[in-house]
Amino acid sequence: MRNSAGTHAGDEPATVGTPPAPVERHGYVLLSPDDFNAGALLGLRTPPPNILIEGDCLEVLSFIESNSVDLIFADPPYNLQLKTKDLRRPNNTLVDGVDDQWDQFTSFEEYDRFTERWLKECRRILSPTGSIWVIGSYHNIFRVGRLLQDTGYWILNDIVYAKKNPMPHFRGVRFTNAHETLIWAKKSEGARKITFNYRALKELNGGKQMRSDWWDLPICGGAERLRDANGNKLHSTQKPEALLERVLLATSGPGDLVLDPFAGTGTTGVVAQRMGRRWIMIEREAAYRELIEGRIARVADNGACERQ
Amino acid sequence: MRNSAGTHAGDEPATVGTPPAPVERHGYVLLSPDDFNAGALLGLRTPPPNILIEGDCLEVLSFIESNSVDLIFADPPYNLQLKTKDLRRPNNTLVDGVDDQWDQFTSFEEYDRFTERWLKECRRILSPTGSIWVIGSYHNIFRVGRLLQDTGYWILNDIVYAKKNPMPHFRGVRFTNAHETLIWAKKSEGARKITFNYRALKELNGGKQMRSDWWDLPICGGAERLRDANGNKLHSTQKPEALLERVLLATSGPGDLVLDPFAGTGTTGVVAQRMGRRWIMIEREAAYRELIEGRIARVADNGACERQ
DNA sequence: AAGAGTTCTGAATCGCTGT
DNA sequence: GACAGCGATTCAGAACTCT
Repeated sequence: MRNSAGTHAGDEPATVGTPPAPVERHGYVLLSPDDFNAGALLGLRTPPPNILIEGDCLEVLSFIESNSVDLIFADPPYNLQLKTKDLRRPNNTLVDGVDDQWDQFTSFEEYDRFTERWLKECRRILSPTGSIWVIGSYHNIFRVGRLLQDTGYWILNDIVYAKKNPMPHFRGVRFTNAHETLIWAKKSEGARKITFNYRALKELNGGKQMRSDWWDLPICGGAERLRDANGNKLHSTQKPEALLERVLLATSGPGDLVLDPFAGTGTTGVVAQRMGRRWIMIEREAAYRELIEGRIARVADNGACERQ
Repeated sequence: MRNSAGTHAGDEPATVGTPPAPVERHGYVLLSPDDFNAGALLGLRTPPPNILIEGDCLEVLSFIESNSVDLIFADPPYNLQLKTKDLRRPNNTLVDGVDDQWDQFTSFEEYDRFTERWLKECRRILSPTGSIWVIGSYHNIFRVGRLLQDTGYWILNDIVYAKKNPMPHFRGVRFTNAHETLIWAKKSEGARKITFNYRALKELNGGKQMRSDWWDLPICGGAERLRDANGNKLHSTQKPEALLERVLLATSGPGDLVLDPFAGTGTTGVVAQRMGRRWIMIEREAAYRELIEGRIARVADNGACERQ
């Protein structure tokens, strides 16, 4: 489970009271599980470096200070339950479906228990003026939304992420599944002064009248999509940066602290870095963390160039 | 609670074994609670008249034969906690007491109990090749969707329906909420041969398969919207006929039996009547049933004219 | 070099019938 | 219930090949 780079600060045992020197990368630090007891995740209201954390989100979240995070973007497992093993297109080519181990749950009950736990931890660390976004599909979003309500969040909107170029339906037995749903919620019904930059979002659309609850965006592809030398996607569900740009523009400000508990390919941090937000990303898989480090490094380099 | 027209068959006490003669209207019958024990809701597979039923849906549904309904369209209370406006009959008399019955729930738990009960009854009476549609907003749809899954339905799609144009007066604290969500589900995961007119939908969509992300339909307004003499809406959530036309076109065939447990203004039955589907509608409020009777009569008259 | 034509792929709960 | 055979089924965008 340890990052193969083997350069984590946690490789040296942490000493109580004397936090290990963080491993500085391109403007962020790497934390491993051994660092948590050293108070590395306290004092987040004063600007620390950006942080990429190795570990399971449930464990890591428990170490983060209460009320310390301004915005949470969560792209949890969708609990897709693919019943057909081989889905083929009409031309008989095979569809590369999402069958990753991290998306496997034995039942709705197990998925609910997992969801409730991370939602509760996120609610604890969320600032009273902050908000949370969760993205999902019909497979999981109803369970997520119900648990958001039951754990005390207050839903502000549901937003439709309409995919301009979704995969078609190949059997003619359903409608083309062409969208995902984002739920935007605040910490409690009584929470006030939630960060929301309506004007900025309006400008993003070129001043045109926008259906603000319907975001028509392309899926993540082209040069943005991370692929290996053979052209295979490196992550099943990489989100487009344009989606995170809207989220961060709408519901965070410069210098705000943005958390992504299921970082994946790190789109949240990449966009946060570019937009001048501080970020914390949690990712369990070493392979995905390596992708994140590469993306962040490229953004930091480009940023340096742009500032010249 | 009794319809002020006072013409229900149930006004005479039912005699066991000798069903009261149904009150024939324009091609349908009115049933009151006293009729249920007479077996009036059995034998639905052989074409009976269309039926408008007085009563609470939970009570009425329990009398309907299992596996007897081909399609269910449900527009349940949204749990909006709205201030209910005065309800008036076509003759402009005020209907009182609606705010106690309509959309008031004291908690999510109470709403869930209600939802689970009618979903279970609907599932029992649904044909194995049939399907159910439920429409809602972010206030209730996550609870409905989760309970659909937990009661054994299998979700086929979620559909985004453009409810209305964005609100002109925007306070700038949330995104404009301009859509509702429909969930389309079948009776069980293993259900086969679900009625779905893929070709017709594809044709309707300009030759490309119908997508789930945005059904941009005409607003329910103008001549279609039911209003009193002062121009006030007679029902706060009247659904456009175009929406039901698409639903019935997609997931039912001629002669199929369509059920709406929360009939409201009766859009489901009006469209079903026009499209040659048989229908059962349940409505608790006498004032709404009067609206339904007026609409159905107009459709039947138009149909008679067209047939000449 | 520009444009036309071809190939590939994407969060997917994606059949029916007879033996 | 498992399995084989048959048959019906796709859209947009990017990358690539060919002329």
